[in-house]
Amino acid sequence: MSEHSRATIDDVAEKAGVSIATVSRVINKTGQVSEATTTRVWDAIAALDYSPHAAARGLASRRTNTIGLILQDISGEFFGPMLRGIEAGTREYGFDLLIHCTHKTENAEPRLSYPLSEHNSDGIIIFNESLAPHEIARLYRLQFPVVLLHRSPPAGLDIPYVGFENKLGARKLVDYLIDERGYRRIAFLSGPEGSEDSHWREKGYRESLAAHDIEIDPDLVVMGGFNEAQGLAAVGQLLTWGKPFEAIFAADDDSAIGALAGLKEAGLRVPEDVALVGFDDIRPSHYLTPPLTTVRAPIETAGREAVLQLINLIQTGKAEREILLPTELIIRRSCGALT
Amino acid sequence: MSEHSRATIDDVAEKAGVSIATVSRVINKTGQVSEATTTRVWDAIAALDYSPHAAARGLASRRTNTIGLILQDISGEFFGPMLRGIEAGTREYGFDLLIHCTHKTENAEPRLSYPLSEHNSDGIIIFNESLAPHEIARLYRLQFPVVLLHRSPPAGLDIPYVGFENKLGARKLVDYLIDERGYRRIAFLSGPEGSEDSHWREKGYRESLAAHDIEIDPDLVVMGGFNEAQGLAAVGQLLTWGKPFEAIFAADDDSAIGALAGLKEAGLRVPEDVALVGFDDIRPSHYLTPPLTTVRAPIETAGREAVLQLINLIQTGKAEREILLPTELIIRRSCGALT
DNA sequence: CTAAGCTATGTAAGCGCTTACATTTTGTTG
DNA sequence: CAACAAAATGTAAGCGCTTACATAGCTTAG
Repeated sequence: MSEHSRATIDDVAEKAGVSIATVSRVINKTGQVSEATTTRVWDAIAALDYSPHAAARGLASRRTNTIGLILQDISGEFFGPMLRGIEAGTREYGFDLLIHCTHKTENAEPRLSYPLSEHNSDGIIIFNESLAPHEIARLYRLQFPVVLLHRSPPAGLDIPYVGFENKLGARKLVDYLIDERGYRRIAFLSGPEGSEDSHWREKGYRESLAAHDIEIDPDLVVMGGFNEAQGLAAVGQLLTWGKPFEAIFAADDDSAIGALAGLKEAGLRVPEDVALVGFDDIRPSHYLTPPLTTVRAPIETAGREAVLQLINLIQTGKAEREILLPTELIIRRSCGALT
Repeated sequence: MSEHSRATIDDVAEKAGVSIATVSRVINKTGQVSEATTTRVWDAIAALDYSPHAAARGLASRRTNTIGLILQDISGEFFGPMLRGIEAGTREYGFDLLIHCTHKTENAEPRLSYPLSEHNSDGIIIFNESLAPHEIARLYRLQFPVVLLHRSPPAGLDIPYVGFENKLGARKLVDYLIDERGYRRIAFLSGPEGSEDSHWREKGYRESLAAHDIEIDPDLVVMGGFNEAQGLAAVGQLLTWGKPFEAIFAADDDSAIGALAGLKEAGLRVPEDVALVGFDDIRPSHYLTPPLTTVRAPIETAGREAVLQLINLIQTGKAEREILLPTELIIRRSCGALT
């Protein structure tokens, strides 16, 4: 941490022979400054390797030009595309992006964990369950701009959110399985406890079964955990219970990949013995043997949309209350289709 | 941007009946404060929903507790694991992470693009070619803590960097292709112009051929661009030129995936007609048909290591000059192995 | 009982900017 | 060329914190 007096605005002002106000005007292009002065200031800036102190600007102007993103965990295939979308949005509007991962470590301090507070940023995007409801409520009370991504607002809070048409996507997928492929005993591999995405996908699954007069067998609904390992384990569990099933609908592709491994391990062929479908259409799904039938979720678009809404909120105070992005059925061989 | 006087430290001080210095002491646990007072202060903080203003703290304490990451682009399979590693490191040491994507848009302003400056963070990690050498030099001049990730320092600058043993990994891979599988005419799909990773992998390739007295055919070295589309195009080019080749070494798995598609399209079987290998071992590689032989690069570890070095640099002023992480040969079917 | 030594707290000077307001130049017009 | 508007620049008051330094109480030893 060797400090050596980085140049400040005062140094620049002195070198250019003007006041700091003028330097500020030149840098921010606010107010009018003669051309000659402008040039002198830029020259001084270059000569001194000057760069404004972000914290000082933020303090003085109460704007940070930064958007915060809160998430709990960087993992899975989901993350990359999502961040790409978010970054694209922030870049487009000239904002910076500050990412904060909330720790799973349980609270030690009385309070004030200020994860990424209402001061570091002009607004924040909250992904999933990364922030406790009471913290969200707090930001809401402060009237701080917030957009939720892939989670709906806690009861009573009128906060915009962006997500997928999960229920409809799942519904179409299971309808297809029943109507076109003729399966009736379809297992469901749920996501982790509390996941909204999983919740709605399961709802779509149940609705479809109900609409086809198929009774739901609770033993066919097991935890897939949105990850490969648990997806694999889930198949083991299904097999152990011995209830017959013709198809598996994994609530996300990661658990579907695990399930595929589990089925192969058990000597079952996909789709001849058991059909398999997932949700999300992450990259590997296309390359599996057999390629995975799934529902494409516009992950990147959702991220971008969240940013757009947030920036609207910051700049105009208004945003769409709810944006649910449509999904698309992707039919591949794993469900028994010829393709 | 509805403002409504968020609580400041003054409000807390008043409510708790103490001075702001005491509040500061309580929050930062610096200096001694009686238990009774501490409690009153925390209560006031809770009652007011107070959260300290990061910019103000930063200004006053000249510490940001934030590590910056500069990259040019969020894309590919590479990005997720890398960020995971970086995040793990920053979290472990209690730092925040600020990500800045440099724009590809060419310079418009005289200077002072202050991308992520020496003020927003206590130190930064520069990925790849995301920052121009003269900007790196500038930070170096300022003695600002910097660690380079997957790029070596510009000439003359003594900046720590973290990368892979690219040359050795490529060398072992090509040696294996020649010694164990008996191929001699091996094509190389390079990465984009200026990529150091690609540069060293190509070097390893050339060394291996030279060591086996195999002449290098310039027509067998084509641009794979580190992405699927260009990988596919590269195969087309190879085929058009008509020079025979028994194997393709793609400088990364993404281009290998493209190459695989290209070969299939041309009616060539892998590995029977042409063997194929990649580099990185990204997730889909395992699921390809046939599974891809490749070199596993510890992407996540590299990210984490970069953070550790940076924090060392920040806290002690010292860090390893160069860390090259070892790679591991992953043999799968695409190279003609039985597995 | 007093000086020394803690502990607990307060005072106030910035940190490096932005910005409202004041002041000085320069240009325009009748 | 006086009179006034517009342009160019300067002055200074904070923004919300941290932190050296100063100041009160209390102990405790002498």
